[in-house]
Amino acid sequence: MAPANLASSATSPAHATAEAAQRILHTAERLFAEHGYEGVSINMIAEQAGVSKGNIFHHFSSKETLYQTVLGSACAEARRLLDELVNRDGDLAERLLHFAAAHIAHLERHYHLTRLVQRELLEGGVRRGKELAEQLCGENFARLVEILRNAQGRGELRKELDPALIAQLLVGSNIFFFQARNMLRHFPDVDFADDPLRYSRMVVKVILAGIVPPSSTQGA
Amino acid sequence: MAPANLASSATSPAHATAEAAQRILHTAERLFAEHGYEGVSINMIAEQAGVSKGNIFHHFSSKETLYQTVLGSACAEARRLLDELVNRDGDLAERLLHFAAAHIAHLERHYHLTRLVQRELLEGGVRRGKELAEQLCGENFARLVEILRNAQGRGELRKELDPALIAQLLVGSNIFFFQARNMLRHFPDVDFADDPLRYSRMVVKVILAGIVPPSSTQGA
DNA sequence: TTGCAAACCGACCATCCGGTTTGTACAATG
DNA sequence: CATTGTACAAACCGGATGGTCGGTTTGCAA
Repeated sequence: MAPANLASSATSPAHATAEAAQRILHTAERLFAEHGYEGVSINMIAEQAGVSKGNIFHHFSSKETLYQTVLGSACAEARRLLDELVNRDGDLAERLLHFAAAHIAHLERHYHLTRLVQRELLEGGVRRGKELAEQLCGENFARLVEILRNAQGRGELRKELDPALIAQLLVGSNIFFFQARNMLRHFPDVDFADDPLRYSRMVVKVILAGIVPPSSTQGA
Repeated sequence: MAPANLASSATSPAHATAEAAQRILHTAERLFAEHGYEGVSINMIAEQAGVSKGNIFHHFSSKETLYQTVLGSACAEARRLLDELVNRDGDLAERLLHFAAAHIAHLERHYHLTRLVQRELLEGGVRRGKELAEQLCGENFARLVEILRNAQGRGELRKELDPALIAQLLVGSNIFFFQARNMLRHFPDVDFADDPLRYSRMVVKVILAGIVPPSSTQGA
């Protein structure tokens, strides 16, 4: 109903046409993240985006195409945002603490995307977005592994540990935090459910004290 | 079509009537775990369970009720199976290694239930099963936290660490393993995707070496 | 044998699904 | 002015959905 005050104004009428498409994309991203592919109908998207159903099919050839577009644009944004995470210097402890903090902050800020990717991992089914997610995660995972391997070469990480496993532990503990967050809130023993940064820092500290060989400088 | 050779035999004819309901339940559990609530139709369940659609509504008043029943019975089974996990003695390292190994083995053996619970965590939505999952997880989580707290009292776990956080790290790393498993398989750096036990043992070792205070006996 | 309730089936219903078609408002182009 | 192309809405389509119903079979008790 409301004409939606997005980035376009009256100055560039050509862009105004794409505005509806943007609104559809944003609405679809939110709904798909919340209810999954099968749990969202075109009617639902049309209603909440304030456009007609036919208009959705005018901009996107099918529901599947719309979903792919959502996933693609979300992944593109994530890739952009994650680029800066890895380029840091300092010792291993500093770098990992920085990475984990930035990573978990990113997950929280873009929780629609986070949920979308988690869904793709779970389903793993016929929908092709799986490979998008794999590609997205794979890039950053490989970069993280490289950092760890380099650290291992410099003696900052125990020789007998698998860098990939440490990377999985780091990333996984962050991702799982958001998966379990709503549940953790109800557990009387848990008081970190509302402070992802603190959680992430503590996890890295735990991992670090195990990773850093006893001969090293014992950061924490 | 096949009359399904479940626990009931000709000795107790009264049970034979419930056999179809059991078959419906099992089929529904598998399908819901694989495709989610919205991704499964009553027709699909009826077809694969070898009963008529009407018969499903004869045994379960609605699709929602069927889903709830599936979740409830699955959780009951999980609770039964997890009971033995915690009652162990030995030092902290032994107990955690045992717990993590048994836990991840359990997750793999009952991956239908695992996926069902992961789904509930993700959706968190209107469906009530969320609280079932929370209750199920909560019990075992609390027991694990207690073990850690006791170990902390005996000086086996650093004083400044939050037992709940360690518990979350232990459980989460196992659960996340299965979530990321299919993706990890495609990562060239990863070679533990097909060996959950080895993965779990390595994770616990990493965590332990950080958990055990330097004054202690340095298990690994 | 009869009576009766539970188990079961298959046709049926209203509704909603993804997708298509039709028609209109409008801006740009000649 | 006529034409063309695009953005859009609304009515519409066949098919699938969750759910209902009437009727038939089955098993047990009187």
